[in-house]
Amino acid sequence: MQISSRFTIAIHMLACMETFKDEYKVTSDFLADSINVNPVVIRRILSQLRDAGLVQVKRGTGGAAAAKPLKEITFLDVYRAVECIENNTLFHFHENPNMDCPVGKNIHNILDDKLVRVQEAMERELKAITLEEVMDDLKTVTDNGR
Amino acid sequence: MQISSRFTIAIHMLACMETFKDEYKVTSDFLADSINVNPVVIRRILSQLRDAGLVQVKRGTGGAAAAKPLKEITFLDVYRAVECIENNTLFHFHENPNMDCPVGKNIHNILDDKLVRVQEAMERELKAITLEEVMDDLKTVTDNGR
DNA sequence: CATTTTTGTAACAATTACTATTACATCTTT
DNA sequence: AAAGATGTAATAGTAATTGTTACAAAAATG
Repeated sequence: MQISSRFTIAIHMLACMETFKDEYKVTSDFLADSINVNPVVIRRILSQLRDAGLVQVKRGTGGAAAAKPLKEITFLDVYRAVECIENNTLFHFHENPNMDCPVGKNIHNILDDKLVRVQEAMERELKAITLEEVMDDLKTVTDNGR
Repeated sequence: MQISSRFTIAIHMLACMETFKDEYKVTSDFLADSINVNPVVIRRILSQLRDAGLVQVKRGTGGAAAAKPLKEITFLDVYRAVECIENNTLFHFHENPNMDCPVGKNIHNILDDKLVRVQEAMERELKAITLEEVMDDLKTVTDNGR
């Protein structure tokens, strides 16, 4: 199972907000046009980002913008904001192993710390990447011949 | 989205095969009883593990066993055997960004190598854990007062 | 060789998550 | 009051996961 596109959409949204913040009012329709998804999808993700304190959204007049400097927003922040993983565990465990079997009785405990290690490795890398990096790369490619 | 329970079930299966290989014939019904899922679920995963060269399954007479020493089977081997991730990419990308937008046009390329880094961090950790470690831990807990 | 046990797999259902879409109440400015 | 946005509920379609029944095919055994 893949991680849902909400994650890459959210990053795309933040990159758009930053890129166009001085030129346009960045509304959900504006974002929907760049990302090419339904505006309601944008608004749902916008709400999740707002609840996580990553963006500010203006009601009535409209428009969204990052709530803090992009170098302070990591991929992990975005991931946690939009990806609702049950119990915050990446791996789904089979629920009812047989407690009368020595393997079934102990497998959960034994695997747990190993799977946490894997999840932490992934989250450590997510945390090491900031939205600022994305903006830097974006500026590089848009400056050189588009 | 969580990684499916096929992964932890597969590890449980291999741990069972190794634990009981001398005492019992380890059939799909036997495994289903320890793991507490339907035998057909077991057989499906067994086929995937067989196709990946991780186990050998006897038809007719029945029984499954690891195809190589457990210290040579990593969590990554098992993960790849049972988890069918599209294009081998952990992150699902939104498909049709707007090519007329400077962000939409470049976001995919810019994100790709960053997301690969995350996936590699995860796979590196999966590769560092072997089934032998699971067996060692299992022996430790079953020796000391069960 | 027939029987028995087991694997391999198809078929179907139930559940869940994701994504798209319509509709509309609510908020804020003008 | 009107206009333009957001927030959110409701619904539908699709896909993946898991459970289950059913049965053909394989292999050992008497």
